[in-house]
Amino acid sequence: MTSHTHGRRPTLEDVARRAGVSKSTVSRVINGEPKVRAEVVEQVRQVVAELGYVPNQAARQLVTRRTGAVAVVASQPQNRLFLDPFFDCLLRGVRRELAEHGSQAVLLFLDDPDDYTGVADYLAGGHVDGAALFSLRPGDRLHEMADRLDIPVVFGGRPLLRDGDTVRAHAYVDGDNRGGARQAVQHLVALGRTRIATITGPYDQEHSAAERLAGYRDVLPGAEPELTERADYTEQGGAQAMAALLDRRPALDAVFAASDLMATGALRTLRERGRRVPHDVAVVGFDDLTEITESTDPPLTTVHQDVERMGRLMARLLFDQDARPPSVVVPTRLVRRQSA
Amino acid sequence: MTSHTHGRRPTLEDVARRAGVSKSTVSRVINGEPKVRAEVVEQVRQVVAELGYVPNQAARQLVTRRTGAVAVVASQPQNRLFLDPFFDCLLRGVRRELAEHGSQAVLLFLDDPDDYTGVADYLAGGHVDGAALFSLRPGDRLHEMADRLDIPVVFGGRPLLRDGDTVRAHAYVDGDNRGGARQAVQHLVALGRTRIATITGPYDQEHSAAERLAGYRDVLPGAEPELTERADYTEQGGAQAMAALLDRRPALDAVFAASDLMATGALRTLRERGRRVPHDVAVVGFDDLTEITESTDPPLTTVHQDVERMGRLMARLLFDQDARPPSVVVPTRLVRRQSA
DNA sequence: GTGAAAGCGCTAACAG
DNA sequence: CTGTTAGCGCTTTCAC
Repeated sequence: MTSHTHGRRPTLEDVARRAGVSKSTVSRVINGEPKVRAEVVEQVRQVVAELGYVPNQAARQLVTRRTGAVAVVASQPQNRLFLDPFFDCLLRGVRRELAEHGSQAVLLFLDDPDDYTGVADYLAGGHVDGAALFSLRPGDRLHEMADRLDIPVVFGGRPLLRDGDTVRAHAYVDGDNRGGARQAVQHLVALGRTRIATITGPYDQEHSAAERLAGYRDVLPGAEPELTERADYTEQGGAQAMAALLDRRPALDAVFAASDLMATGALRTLRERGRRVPHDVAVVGFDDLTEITESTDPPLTTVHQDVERMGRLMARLLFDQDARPPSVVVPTRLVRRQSA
Repeated sequence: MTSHTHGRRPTLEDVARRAGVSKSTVSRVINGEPKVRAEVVEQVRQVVAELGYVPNQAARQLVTRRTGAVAVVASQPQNRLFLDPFFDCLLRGVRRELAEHGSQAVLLFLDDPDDYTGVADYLAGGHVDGAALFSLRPGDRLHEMADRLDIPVVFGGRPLLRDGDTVRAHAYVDGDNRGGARQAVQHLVALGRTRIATITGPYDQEHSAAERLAGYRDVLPGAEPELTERADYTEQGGAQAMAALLDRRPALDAVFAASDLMATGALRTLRERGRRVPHDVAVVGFDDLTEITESTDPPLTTVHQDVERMGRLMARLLFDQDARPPSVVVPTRLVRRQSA
């Protein structure tokens, strides 16, 4: 049973008085500094428990300039966000790394433009030691916001800067989109395929989509433009793109879809049109979201990214901003299943 | 272009000196107090902008005892959480209300038991002015945690306390589960149905499930036990329960499913077994998740809850803990579509 | 090892 | 209307 019914929360001083020592000593015990006599430590601990003392973070922050919290900001409607296993996994990585570092992750949403001010003020207000930003919507003002912050910041996914953008370059962690795409296409080539199509993401809006297309072109510099079809990273979009591709080039024998979701859509169209996979058309995806890739028919060959690791790296960059390189690109590897 | 290259962030005092006024005056301007000469306000604002001054929250908190932030804690794996449109909508309500009150919502996850300490420390550490807790997993220690906090706390959904639980009763906001169930069943009765079954949620684990079952029994005190089948709030579970019910009582002519998801499953089973809805069997759900209810075949008659309003109420209770009643039950209403 | 004293940056009476 | 004076609760030199 905890005591002290007089509303006031106990302070360091209360503990000190009751334990018959100075505030400094109590502070030392609280912070686990080694140079305190064991018996004093015991004594203080006892009083702390008795009084139910909890340090006032504001006071502590004021002098240490550390909050013990890090913000994760996502600029997407909350409801659609977690449907994305990619983000889910990334977030888990960030959280795990932060926890090991003794920091708590707090998530902020930037659903609609009205949220902007609140979030910006929160981040600038010294509530957190750093911020991991996920710029998932082309129009968000996350980079602009990051610019004004004087805490460490790191982006998940490389920002797509437009010409004329004046924001400074921020640290980021990203997968090796271009290299991964190359691996995928090279695999298709190695399989002996000669008419290799690609279904791309929205490459004018997302850096990853642009890079994955670049990787395709690296391997197939002379590919016909008719073998490239742009979609939007969704399954539905993938299905439509596949249909368009088939209409234009019925003889194609392979397709590299720039995301697993689009690959799933492509698989559906191929099935509907009676093409056998991989016999008639080989299919490779990107992301390796196991929820998806292992349940497609046939199981999807795809480019794997170590997403949790990417999340952990983001957190680490926050604590070590002087690290160079300030940004990191995480390698990918091809996971071969049955579709190619 | 901002000046002062010497690392230190500008303080109130810097602004005061440069503007030729006292700290108090600057403070007044910052906090928008009315009694300052307009020309001084202008002058101070200018210097604030010049210096890029941002108030130090820790210092402010230390004296005002207010952080401007409220935590929303969810004890469920993050990935499954947002699949639930119910939570999504509730969270939106909480956030909107908080925003109007000048507070920022920060989301904390309690995925696995390891997270417990971090979250508890964060909440107890004075980082937030209050906490909205969603106890979604029977085994979580959210109530125990709430007990130790000295900030206002409110639960989303009424806690199911077990006999012998010693935690004190916390404020909560919940829908009128029992009343809503009654409305649903009464509607079925009014339709002239005489063999009305129910598919329940996990009533030993969730308060809402127990209440919805109670509502069914209120209207049909003499219902045969064979007309009640327990499921788990999922679509799959609803489908199986419907099958079991049909096997036992092929002549049933109506079913009240305690969630829209389960109702959807029931609809599927009914269709597979050749029963026409609502002609042969009338179906009523619960929740009115429009994503679901408007796309079922036929569109689902269900019990509507104003979920966003519930979220807003939660936030309001946080700021007004002396409000009585300390907890509130939000009314429901039947939305009639085609299934009953 | 331990204590005393000096702030961290801000707000809140209280005078003027 | 504005300035002065005290702290808020904690950490951190610096002596002892």
